[in-house]
Amino acid sequence: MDIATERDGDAGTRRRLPPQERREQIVNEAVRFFAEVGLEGNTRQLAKRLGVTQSLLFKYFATKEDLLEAVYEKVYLGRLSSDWPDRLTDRSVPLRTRLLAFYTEYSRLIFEHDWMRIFMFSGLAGAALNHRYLEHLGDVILEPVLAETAAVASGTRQPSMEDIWNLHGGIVYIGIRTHIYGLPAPEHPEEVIASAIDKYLAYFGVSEI
Amino acid sequence: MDIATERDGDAGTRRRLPPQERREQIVNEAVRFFAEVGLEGNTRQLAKRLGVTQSLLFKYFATKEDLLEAVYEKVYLGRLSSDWPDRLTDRSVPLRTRLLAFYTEYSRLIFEHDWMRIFMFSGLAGAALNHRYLEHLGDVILEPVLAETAAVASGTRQPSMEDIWNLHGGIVYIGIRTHIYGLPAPEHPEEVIASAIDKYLAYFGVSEI
DNA sequence: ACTCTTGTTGATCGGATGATCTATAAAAAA
DNA sequence: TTTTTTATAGATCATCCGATCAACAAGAGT
Repeated sequence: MDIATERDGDAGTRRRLPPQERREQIVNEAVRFFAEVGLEGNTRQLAKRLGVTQSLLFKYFATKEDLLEAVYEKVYLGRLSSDWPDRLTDRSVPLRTRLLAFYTEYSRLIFEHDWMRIFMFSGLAGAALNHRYLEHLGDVILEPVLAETAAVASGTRQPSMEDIWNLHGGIVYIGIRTHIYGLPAPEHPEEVIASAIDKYLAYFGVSEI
Repeated sequence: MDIATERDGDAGTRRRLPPQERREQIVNEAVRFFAEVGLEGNTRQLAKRLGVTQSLLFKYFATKEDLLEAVYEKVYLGRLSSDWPDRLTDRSVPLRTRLLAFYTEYSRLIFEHDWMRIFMFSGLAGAALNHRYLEHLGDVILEPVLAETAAVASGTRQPSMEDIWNLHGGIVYIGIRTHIYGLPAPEHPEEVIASAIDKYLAYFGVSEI
């Protein structure tokens, strides 16, 4: 066999990293890797990207499933855990402003290649974290939006949860189009989002200052 | 209903089918199979579902990739090839009626477990057919909808392609929610769709009879 | 310099997977 | 019936994949 098979870059030197650092390095690359090739991507290829042997991965994660759990955690965490519930229900601010703030901020967080794809991959695989995320989203975002809209809705029409899902889906679909289907992204997502929100608010007769 | 799929059951009997019939049987089951487990599902498991040996699959399809192509074709074909462009541009009918007709019919076609999942799987895999489908959708559906809306839009606001994508995405997202994420389906999708269309039309000042 | 800890490698195992090949038997043709 | 055709089964190959393990070496402490 070939002895001096140098891999990309690292020139065969055996760099010894502190466990925590190495673990983080592995997870970071794993996120990118699995987002690209899918959750069935193999560990040898991932190890090659890291410039490390495949067996090393199993020193940090007992099984591939464990590694995927770490990937989920890394990707899912912090994406929905801020102060949005409070800000969304702060009635000293016009609802339009609140929605606009939330969705521009949220879209900046989720309209991202790795997140979008891992979310979709794990959703298709029926991952538990996926369901938990969506439940959480319903509780801390969509339900409040429904209540806030109902509070300021004029006219006969009252919003239902389906209307909120429609607003949400229409916006999220921008990310799906670009990162899952690989279609060109809109030039100004903020404007598209604003338009979606205005359409939504107008339909329920919300006209604020 | 579907008792035709007998798993492992009759191992002794060797049923000899006409090639065309057997091929169709394989593709049909392959659609269900790959929609469930993903495109990386293995041929042995599929063969077991069919009550057939794995080697038989390779008499009908030279490679697994060929089988997947057949699955794509089966799933994609006929889902967008009717007379919709004509009906969508028939100005003797109110635009609302046209949009309602299209999306209720279209949603009945695509809000289906196998289609939704295979479309998503193939999209993530970057399948060529997926891109072609979306391009075709843009040409024969979304573009006409944009033109038709622009024709009847009153007021200063004029629709852009992004607005059409937003309408479309909001509706398609219903199917994504239910079949990809496994969330409960809305009880009356037609009403949700109608609401989305009304919201869309109202925003561009379209008020017909 | 020397020892000790442990991060890292390389070789390997058991099983799974796509694909191939040959023998068999079911249906059609004679 | 007998013969012919070919759909199907069964065994097998080459490779890949997750996971294990003994041996090596980089860095810290002395």
